Amino acid sequence: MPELPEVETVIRELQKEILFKTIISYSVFWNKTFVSDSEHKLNGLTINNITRKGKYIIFSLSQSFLIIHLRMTGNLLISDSMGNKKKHDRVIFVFDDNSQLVFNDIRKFGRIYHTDRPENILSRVGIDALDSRLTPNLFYGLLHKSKRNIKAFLLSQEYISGLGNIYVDECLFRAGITPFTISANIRREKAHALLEVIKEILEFAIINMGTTISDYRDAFGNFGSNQNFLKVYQRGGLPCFKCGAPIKRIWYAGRGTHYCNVCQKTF
DNA sequence: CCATGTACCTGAAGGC
DNA sequence: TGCCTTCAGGTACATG
Repeated sequence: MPELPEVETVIRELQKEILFKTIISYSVFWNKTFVSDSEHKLNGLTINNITRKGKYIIFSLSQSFLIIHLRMTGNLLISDSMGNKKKHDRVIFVFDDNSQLVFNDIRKFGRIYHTDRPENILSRVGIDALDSRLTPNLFYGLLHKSKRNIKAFLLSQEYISGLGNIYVDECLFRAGITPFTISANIRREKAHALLEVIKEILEFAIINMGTTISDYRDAFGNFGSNQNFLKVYQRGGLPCFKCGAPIKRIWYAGRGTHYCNVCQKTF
């Protein structure tokens, strides 16, 4: 579910709502969701900063860190009342002003790590797709380190992080590149253009508060609206917006994959 | 190194 | 209604 724009939307809201609050208690309703290797007790710690790398949300606490991954169906929801546990609530944090942060996750794939060493998790994650340090030259260099197809390259979080299945298909469509193109075969100009497309599409999706296909909600429980602007994702069989040919939907790189075999070229 | 399959989970949707 | 299959925004791990 949530990819970079959805995670960014959530952390911007959390920054406004829960920064500098202190955790006074928390409850775990599904043990696999909450993993701790920290020396510190969570109760009594204050949230001093909220950032993200790719799809990982990072709470810097007065001591230790919480690293949160929403995976497919996780939602972080701010709740100002002492509401009771709802269906699929996996972890609830209670703050010193009695407000709460609820981690609700239908499929139980999401994870919250309490750790003193966030680098153990984050060092394997590549540079964030919207990081200003991700220059065209750096992107070109990363592409040429890999012989994978470009769809798998972008889905893998180890080169650049933040893109998932929806935005990979959208970016490759806009850039006119088939998912089958080998990363290292993309020439410099095309690579620069692809990076520009990636940044544009992600930034536009953030303006739209993310894409809600089924389960994604922001921290206030609201839908995003970027699903109204998708050009290929979930449009299998429908006419391409550029050329009218039917959009292909196949299984590729382990995921449902949408593309136009007229507008998108293999390099 | 790369591609593919499976596991982790629940629920919605479609076929019969 | 109900039963079965397929699919879903992600990632880790095993196997060729």
